[in-house]
Amino acid sequence: MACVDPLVSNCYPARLPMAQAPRVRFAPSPTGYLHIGGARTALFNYLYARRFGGNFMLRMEDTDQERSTPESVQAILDGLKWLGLEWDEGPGKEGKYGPYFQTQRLDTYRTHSERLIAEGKAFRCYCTREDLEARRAAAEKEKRAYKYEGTCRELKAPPAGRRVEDAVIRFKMPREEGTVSFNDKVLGVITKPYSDLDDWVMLRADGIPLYNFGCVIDDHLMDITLVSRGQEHVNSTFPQLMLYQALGWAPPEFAHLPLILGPDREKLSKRKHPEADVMLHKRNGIMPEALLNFVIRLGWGHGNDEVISREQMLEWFDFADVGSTSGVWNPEKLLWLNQQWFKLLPPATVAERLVPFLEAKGISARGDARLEPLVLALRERARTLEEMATTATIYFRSGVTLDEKAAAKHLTGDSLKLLAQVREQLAALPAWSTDAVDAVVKAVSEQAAVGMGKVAQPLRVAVTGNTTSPGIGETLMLVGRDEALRRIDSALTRTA
RNA sequence: GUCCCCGUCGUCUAGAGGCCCAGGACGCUGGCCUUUCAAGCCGGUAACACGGGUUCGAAUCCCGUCGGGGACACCA
Repeated sequence: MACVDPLVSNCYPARLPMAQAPRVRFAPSPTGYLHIGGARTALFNYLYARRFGGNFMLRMEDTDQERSTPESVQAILDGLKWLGLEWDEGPGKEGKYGPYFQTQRLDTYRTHSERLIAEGKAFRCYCTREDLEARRAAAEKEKRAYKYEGTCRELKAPPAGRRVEDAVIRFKMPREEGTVSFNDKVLGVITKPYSDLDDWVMLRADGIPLYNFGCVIDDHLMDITLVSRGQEHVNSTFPQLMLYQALGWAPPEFAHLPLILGPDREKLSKRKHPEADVMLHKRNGIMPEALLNFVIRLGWGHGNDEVISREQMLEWFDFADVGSTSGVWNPEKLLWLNQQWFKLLPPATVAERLVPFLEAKGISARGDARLEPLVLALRERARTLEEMATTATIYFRSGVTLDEKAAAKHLTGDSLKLLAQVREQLAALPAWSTDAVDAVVKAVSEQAAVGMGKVAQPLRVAVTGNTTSPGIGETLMLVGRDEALRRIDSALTRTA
């Protein structure tokens, strides 16, 4: 879409983009685990590309020498894969736009920066970090915003004692009056006067680009048609736009996504907010369907729809429906969604995902025929796989620990007599099934002329150790005949 | 401090001038169901930040105030 205000000059995109398949990218910096905000950015880009028949690319912005690590690259790749956000091009999927690691593209950056210097649109700056730091501190002291003064702007040769190799390269911001604008797909037209911008550093002395530079060069060379990233980047798009202009390149479209906030209303950060870690949720037993569902609702909506499948996301998503207000992380809703997905996914799928959680508790249940019925019984009362595994524990171990309070309430006097009767009829059952067990409970309570609870609760406590479990017939089925009878016997003898 | 963005129930949101004395969802809560716990179903609680305009009419448009967040690096 062209800028809505014809009076705004220098506004991008200057003309309607051609009808072409979108090329979008997710460009994280590998300085830690996959961040939940990054995951959402990846999701939006992924959905957009898929929905409109485009291409979703992954690029590693590993130019922070101090913090980038191979482990982080792997962590991000793993996180995206776990979420099912497969990229069409990028690490592991080489294409004609590679390499996809910025540190492997240094020659490209050098070439373009040299060209800009030759054209008088960039210059070498010999100021030392210490110098700059002191100037910045001074500005701060006087409570004014620091802007690079232009010290080396017109230098033709290095000053005494400095060498060309020591210089960083700065972008030469136009000195005349003017403004840059762009029409953001979610925010609308945003404008900034030149006077707010300064001669920013594009390239370090060692040839490693800074964000604003590497990003623009790559996005253009990789034919990116739309850049979607977090709102923390809106201010950096102005210097980037100036670069596109200096290079004579048409900028892509932009869509800046609302931020995800922590409980303290501040941007979700790795430092302060553990929930920012995508894989933490995996470890906690949240499923990717639920996490994606939760995260897409932060900033995007489709009428009153809450539980949304990937197919529906693919059918409905568009940046036009992305809101512009930041959203607060709501763990309760995530948990609710996870349970909704327990009930939507095939039991076999949930069972498969439950296995590792059981294994972590020393239970190897792979291939166990009770897994699916177990999921069916437990999905109504668990919100995470971890929680499900914890309650599933009693169906796999032999014997059970009786909860003191439960036993004191349900395993005494008359209750024990009823339990003995139940035990007898249970043992005589020709076939062990949910219905048969339920029938026994019903028969015993009718014979004794008491409510079913009088019979079911003691039995439940004897078999599970506690007062809560799925339906009594279901519970005994899951425990199994022999084990159930053993537990009842041990409850019976306990107080005898 | 400067610049940028934002401002509907506690939270996520629907809402593109009359359909809204504002709808849905999570949470909380009352009830039903019931052998327990859940789940489910029915009901309740609770919001257009404030002040000015524009208009026959504003949650929706404009201005201001206040509030929140973000950015101000040889991080990304």
